[in-house]
Amino acid sequence: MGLRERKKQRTRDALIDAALDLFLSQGYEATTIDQIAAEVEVSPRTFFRYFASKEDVALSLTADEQEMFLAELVARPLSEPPFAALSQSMRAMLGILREIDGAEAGRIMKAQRLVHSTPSLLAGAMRLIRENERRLVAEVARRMGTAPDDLQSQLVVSVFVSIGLLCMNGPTEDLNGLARRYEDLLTLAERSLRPGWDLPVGSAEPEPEPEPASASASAAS
Amino acid sequence: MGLRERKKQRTRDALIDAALDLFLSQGYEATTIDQIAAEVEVSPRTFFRYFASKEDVALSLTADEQEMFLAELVARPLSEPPFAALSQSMRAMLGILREIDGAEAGRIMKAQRLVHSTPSLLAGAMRLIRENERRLVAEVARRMGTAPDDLQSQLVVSVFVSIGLLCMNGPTEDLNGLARRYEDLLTLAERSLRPGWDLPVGSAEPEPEPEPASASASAAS
DNA sequence: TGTCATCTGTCATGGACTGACATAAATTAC
DNA sequence: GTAATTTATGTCAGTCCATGACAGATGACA
Repeated sequence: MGLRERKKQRTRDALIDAALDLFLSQGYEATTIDQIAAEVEVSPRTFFRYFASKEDVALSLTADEQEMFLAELVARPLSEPPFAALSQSMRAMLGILREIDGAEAGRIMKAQRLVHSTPSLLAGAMRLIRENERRLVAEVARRMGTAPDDLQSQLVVSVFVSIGLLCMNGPTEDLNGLARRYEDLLTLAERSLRPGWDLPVGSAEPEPEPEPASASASAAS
Repeated sequence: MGLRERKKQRTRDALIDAALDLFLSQGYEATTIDQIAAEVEVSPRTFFRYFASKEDVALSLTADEQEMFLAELVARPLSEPPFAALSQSMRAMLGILREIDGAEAGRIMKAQRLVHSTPSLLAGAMRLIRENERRLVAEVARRMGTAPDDLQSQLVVSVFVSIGLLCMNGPTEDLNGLARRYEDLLTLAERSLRPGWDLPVGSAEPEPEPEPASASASAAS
């Protein structure tokens, strides 16, 4: 990789770091682009060459996580029922996040705290998730062998996304707490949904229901 | 009601009408506050005394509908299971909307078309709905006799809201088409959810399941 | 080294939104 | 009916976000 690329990456990271720090210390709306740019010793105009908006820099890590999640999903074996594939992808992503360390881990946790404590950013994060919902539906429909505008695949994704959003609504700011809350919600969802609800209607093989006794056995991971 | 109040109401309505017309003819982002204010022969500063933002005026009717829905919900008999109460409230609201006529009906349909055809406004509408979700959860929790931070009541509301959002995602711009789509989704949800899923776990009386044969009999209303 | 592509800073601009203050209008009191 | 009070509106100035245009600086590459 050339010097130019590395320099750009460093500027980008510096902008994210400066932005997160300022947002956390002064508040999101109280911080101006000029302050962020000054901190990195870059012109305000340059900021907008790296990020489309003030919100964009705050949510860039959230967007990255979305991409990670989608990548996990497409890598899941097709034999897995749709909802299980979604759940497992989420578990896998949380696992990866837990293993990250160094500067990137600090950024992620800062972003987590920031988004969670700023209403407009929380709304923005939900908007991001909603925007990705279309791609999730496409992938789920592919797995179910249905059209992308099929209501059932949309419902499956929608229920899954709802659970994810409920996780974010919770008071937790800790990654482990998030994972625990997520497993609680999955258990509740399992109790609420009919077995095989996420399989095509004519499907011969109904999704096998796990024994309820060991439902949350793998929660601690 | 005094002259002052009537004048204010007229100005407010005029601003909404001018805004909707301009948004629909020129596009939302291409329209400036100055244009709207000029149309009503009012200073731009006055616009912001009536609406907090450009988005606010576009979504004011959507916000009104949210209030209507919540009013319907609190008026539902407590004997109704939570999810049924939510569904019936939605049906009632759609019914009321269908009966409205005159200038108000025109406004509502314009707003419907506008929001549906403008991505950023669609996102805004979803944000509105999400913000009201907290109040819905409180009401549902009251009906279920659980705490407002109970996961189950949150899940019930979340599933319901998801169905509402899926309705909005559809290509329909017609009120009847919307209602039909809504009924389709409810049928699908019924097929996906366990009977009594929205009742407190220790509940002795499971929610009676309607015979599947006539599931969509009342769809046409 | 010289050419080229790309990144960056500077400048100018537009549009959303806000605070402060003065004016005009409606409400109320007398 | 007039005076005093309250409230809505207009004007003005200003901040901030965001974008286009252009020129200069810097790394890439022959």
